[in-house]
Amino acid sequence: MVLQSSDERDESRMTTFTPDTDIFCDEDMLRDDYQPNSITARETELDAYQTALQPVINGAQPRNIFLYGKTGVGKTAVSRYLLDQLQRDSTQYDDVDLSVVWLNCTNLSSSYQVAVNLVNELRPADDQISTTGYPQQRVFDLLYEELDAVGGTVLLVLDEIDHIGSDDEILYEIPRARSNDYLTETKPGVIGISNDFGFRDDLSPKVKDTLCEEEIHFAPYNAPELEAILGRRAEEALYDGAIGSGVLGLCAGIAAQDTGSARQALDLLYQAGELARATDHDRISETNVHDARSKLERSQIEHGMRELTRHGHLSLIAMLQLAIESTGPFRVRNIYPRYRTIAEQSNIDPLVRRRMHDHLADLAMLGILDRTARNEGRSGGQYYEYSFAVDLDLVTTVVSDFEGVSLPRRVSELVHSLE
DNA sequence: GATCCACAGGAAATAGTGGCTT
DNA sequence: AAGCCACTATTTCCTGTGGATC
Repeated sequence: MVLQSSDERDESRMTTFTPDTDIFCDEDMLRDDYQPNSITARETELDAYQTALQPVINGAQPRNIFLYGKTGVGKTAVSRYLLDQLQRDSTQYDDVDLSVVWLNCTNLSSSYQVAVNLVNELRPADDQISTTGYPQQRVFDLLYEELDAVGGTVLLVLDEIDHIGSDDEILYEIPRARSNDYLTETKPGVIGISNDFGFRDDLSPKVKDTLCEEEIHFAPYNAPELEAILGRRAEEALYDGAIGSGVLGLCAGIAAQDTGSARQALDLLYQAGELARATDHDRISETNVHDARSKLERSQIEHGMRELTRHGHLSLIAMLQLAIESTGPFRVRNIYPRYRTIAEQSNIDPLVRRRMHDHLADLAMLGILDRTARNEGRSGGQYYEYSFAVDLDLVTTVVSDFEGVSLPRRVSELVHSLE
């Protein structure tokens, strides 16, 4: 870590055309996929986790473990850290043969798909099976076959397992595969990682019994913990002196208040650093952090809008058109006809009102629209009112990139005026 | 207190896609 | 080629609801 005095640098800046500002020495350390080699502020969880994994070292049938906690509270990081350790330790014992299989279930909505992906995870890349077509039991059979071929103890880490929803068949099957004689060579263990506490209650009773032998809860980080984590990372990621006073505390404070997620805190610091660099400062200021925050919020919303389906886009444009013409809020009764018109002009078959309203509800859930329930009683009935929760200009900019839809006149006028 | 508005949103049926099996 | 299988997005049908009005 080399530190230039800021005076020296100011001088050099005056004499060169491209002033070189140094904020990051290794910015990768602030990315959320970076795997730290030590864990900060998760001692209790580590202890509990370690105890739960003890049977593996003893060569016994592993316990099933469930981790709960919001995103960015260290579930995955702790798991990686501990399982690496465990694998290293297990090589010391001849009779312990440990394999770990990771599967992120983010885009998997059923047990069937989890099973298929596990099989593919275990198979070589040139011998994958397709994600549809087989009967369910067939896929389970394939899975047992692959598992048994591995032998020893196999820990299946199912990250984001709550995405499979209520279809928890596979969580029931795997733990008992051995007692049902589907497996003879392999002792399987399931480690489920979930963002959603509610997932536990949605599990069918038979799964609860077997799977929830060990439950470890990860609480959101509080501000001091986040600051400790940031401090440790920043030490290596940023140059000394690149952090203005109060910056770490501010990042930690914002993140603690909002989500309690280390990821958010790290993102904030990283973005703030980028902003400082972009404005040729060699020190991150609190203003940078505040700006980073709104920038992150914007880009998250923007991403949400871009990822919508075609009809989501059409619904968004319909809302935008109304919002340009008059001040809201608007109800489905107003939005739907606009939506129909825009769809027809774009040569897309419009959806029925019922379905289109689902898309509006999606928009509200993503934080793009605000939704308020209204009830006007006998004469008016009850309905929802929608209005934009975000800047119209931002929406307009994003909307102008949509392909295959023709924008209403007022909307495209606004697009041009922004350019 | 009964009525009734205007809609929300659940549930089941249907369409359509991609892929396996025989 | 015909019959399955899983899955997603949608349509169709319908029941439920809170509160102003009768």
